Amino acid sequence: MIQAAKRPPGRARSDASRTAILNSTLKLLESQSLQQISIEAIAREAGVGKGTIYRWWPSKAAVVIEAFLVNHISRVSATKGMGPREAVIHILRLLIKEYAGREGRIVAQIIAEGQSDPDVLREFRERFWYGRRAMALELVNEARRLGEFRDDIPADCQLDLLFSPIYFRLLSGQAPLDQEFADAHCNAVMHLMAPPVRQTPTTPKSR
Amino acid sequence: MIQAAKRPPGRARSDASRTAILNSTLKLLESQSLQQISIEAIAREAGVGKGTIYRWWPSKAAVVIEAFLVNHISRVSATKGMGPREAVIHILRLLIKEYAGREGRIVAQIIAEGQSDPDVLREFRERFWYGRRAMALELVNEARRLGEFRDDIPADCQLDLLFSPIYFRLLSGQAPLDQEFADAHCNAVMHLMAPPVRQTPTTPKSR
Amino acid sequence: MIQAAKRPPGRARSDASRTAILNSTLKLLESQSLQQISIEAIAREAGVGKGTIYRWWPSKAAVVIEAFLVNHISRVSATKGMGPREAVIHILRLLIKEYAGREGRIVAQIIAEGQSDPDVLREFRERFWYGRRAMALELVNEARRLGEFRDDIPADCQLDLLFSPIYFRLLSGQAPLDQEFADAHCNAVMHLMAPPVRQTPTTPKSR
Amino acid sequence: MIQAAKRPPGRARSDASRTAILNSTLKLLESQSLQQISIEAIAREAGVGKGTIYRWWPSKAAVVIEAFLVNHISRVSATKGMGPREAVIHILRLLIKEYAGREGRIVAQIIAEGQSDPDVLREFRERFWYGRRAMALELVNEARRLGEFRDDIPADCQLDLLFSPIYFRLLSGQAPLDQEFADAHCNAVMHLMAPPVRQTPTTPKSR
DNA sequence: AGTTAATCGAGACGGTACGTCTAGTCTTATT
DNA sequence: AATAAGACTAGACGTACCGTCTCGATTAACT
Repeated sequence: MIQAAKRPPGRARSDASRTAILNSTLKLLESQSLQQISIEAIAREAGVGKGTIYRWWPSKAAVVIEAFLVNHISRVSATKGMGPREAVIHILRLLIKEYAGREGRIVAQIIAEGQSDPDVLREFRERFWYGRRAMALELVNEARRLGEFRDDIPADCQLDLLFSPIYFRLLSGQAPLDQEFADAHCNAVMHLMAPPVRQTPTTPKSR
Repeated sequence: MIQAAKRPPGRARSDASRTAILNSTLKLLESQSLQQISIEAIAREAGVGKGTIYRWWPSKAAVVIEAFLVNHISRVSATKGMGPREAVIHILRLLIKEYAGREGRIVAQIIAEGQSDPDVLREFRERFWYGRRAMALELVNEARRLGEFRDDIPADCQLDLLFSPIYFRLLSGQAPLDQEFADAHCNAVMHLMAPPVRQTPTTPKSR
Repeated sequence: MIQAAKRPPGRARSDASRTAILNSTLKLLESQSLQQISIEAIAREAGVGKGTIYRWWPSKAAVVIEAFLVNHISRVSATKGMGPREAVIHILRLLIKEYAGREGRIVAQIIAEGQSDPDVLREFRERFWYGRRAMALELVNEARRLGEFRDDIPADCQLDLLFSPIYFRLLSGQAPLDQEFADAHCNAVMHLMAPPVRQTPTTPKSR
Repeated sequence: MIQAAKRPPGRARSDASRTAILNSTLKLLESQSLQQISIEAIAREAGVGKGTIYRWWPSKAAVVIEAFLVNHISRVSATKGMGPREAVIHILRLLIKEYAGREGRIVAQIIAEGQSDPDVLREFRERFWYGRRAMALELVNEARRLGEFRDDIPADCQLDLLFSPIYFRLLSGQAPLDQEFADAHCNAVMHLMAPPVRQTPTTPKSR
């Protein structure tokens, strides 16, 4: 007979506390950077003992990652019915819009925190980027199969070129992640990703 | 006779202290992140009063920026004699190599710190990025004039596509800034930036 | 018919737990002060839930008092066959020897704890001192009746003088409770307690 | 030439803080025990950073000792003009009265704290008891020289017998340090310390 | 045999204080 | 004036316990 997972002894974890901590963290992030926030402040805001935070998360960044992911579920939304080219464009535009606001600030804070704590960066990669990247990669591969994207460069590089400029804007503060940027960037990558014109057999391509 | 600018009264600024502060900062950065470093630690290491640091720099990030720039002068090196296309490749490879080491860690720390202090980001842009970007932009424009780079997308976007993936690797920890990446990235952007083959009017484009 | 005390329903108190708690407490007291010991540590050491301690004792000092008394029963031993004077000496020497070791440390800890918790002091008086004092008082009174002790000062004061110096050494750390002290103290009080030399009936006692 | 003690560099210690800390400590001690008081509470009450307390005192007990001693100077008062016997009585009565109030509570707290921190006890002995004991010992010796106190027992023991009962009452809570006790105790020790009547039938004792 | 009720272990909970560290400011004597 | 030194208030760090609570599991007596 199949043994059901037994609950460990002792009082069960309080879901109310967990939720309060995550919510308070997001609330505090609206007005300050992750670095400025203290665990004490989170505990105070959530009406929770500090120990409860330390018991379940290794760092405040881990709390933020979880808070971010919880509020992020199923935002990626549907791209069905679109061709892969359109789907990629759709995703890029969505990401730019998303990163222009609160979510972008949070992602930036997490990456920043990750520069002095490798665990943070690793966890964020595993819990956020891996899935997204895999999904995007699939679209790119599909587009290559259909001849919508050129396939004379590795798909990996294509992915980097599609998404990196968005992260650079997010983090460098060079220029805003606005509509204008979305248009320019999408237009540019669509031109670039398009397969080069088929050469007539008579004109050999130079280089 | 022309009056030389009069030195203000009082003891002059100690250059020994300034140098000691900048050097100690770089030394500390070798073993810890900018966030972990405290101004007290810098003062201690430099044998300097805390007040001396606060008097001349607004934040530890500002110290790091200055320390970084001082040790960075004229590293960019020569590209003369190269065509703009080669020059761009050269610069990309150089940057990747540079960012793979200590310099990259420092740049990453500064960007991270900038996520919670806009002044830091602004100062880094103005004192580091603007000049480099202008130089790179010139090369790109030259390449476009010579037909080595396509000109159907804005030069700005081209710049972003050339450099952003490097920064993404630097900051995301997805993958290392190694030789393999340098090859792949340079190869990819060269393919992408090359002008599309001229269509002969008689051959209609497929798809 | 007389109704026997009815046991209330529900699971009976675990004597194994009670014993484990008392023993663990004594064990911990061997290496640290009562103040340093935490209830958590006692529970951990005894393999017992914290609640079980709180259910049966109001404070850790109460646990210590009980642990001390349990291990103390019938140590006072026999003085039968001795005259009251010898019995008093015997008791003093015994007490000094006892307080020189583990027992002394524990008594000192309890008194110390009692300085910030009157209940502790009260309980210790009632459960430990009252009985001992009554017994000692009886001996003193017997000694007075037999003319072995002077009776020109109250018996109470005599008791204080007999025992206080021992407690002062125990608590003040001025000097150790060693054999030398035992000899000196016993000798001194025997001299002092002895009735003053009988005056010849013709000379009326002055003062 | 005699070299004056050079002040070390840096900002001088703030006497205002020192005073505030000592006063706040005494104030807090009026309503709670030393054990209940936290260093945080002292700092809060004194409007002082915690570090300032830790910088100058090793423990809260050390603060209390200093606060106690500062407020204690020259309380011992004059016994000049009295014979040693009267002086001893005077001191005993004074001590009982003193220990019946706030001072007594503080001394008790310090002794209690000392049971788990030998340094505390040692410091209290050195800074408080040694001087007092030396002074009292001198009086006793003088009394012995003058024949007011018996000299058939060691002076040390006499001292113990004079003072220990006061400390026992202070710490045991057996009975209060009231006027009645003062009378009884002083009367008793005066009887006991008086030299025993000379038993040569021919020489009547002259006081 | 089933019900009821108090016990037990475990351990999570909101709090408080610990002793350390740093922030950024201020004071002091020196240069 | 600027400097090195270092004290100052303020407050966060991560840990340890406090005393309370909530669990599921035992353990007796009482139906």
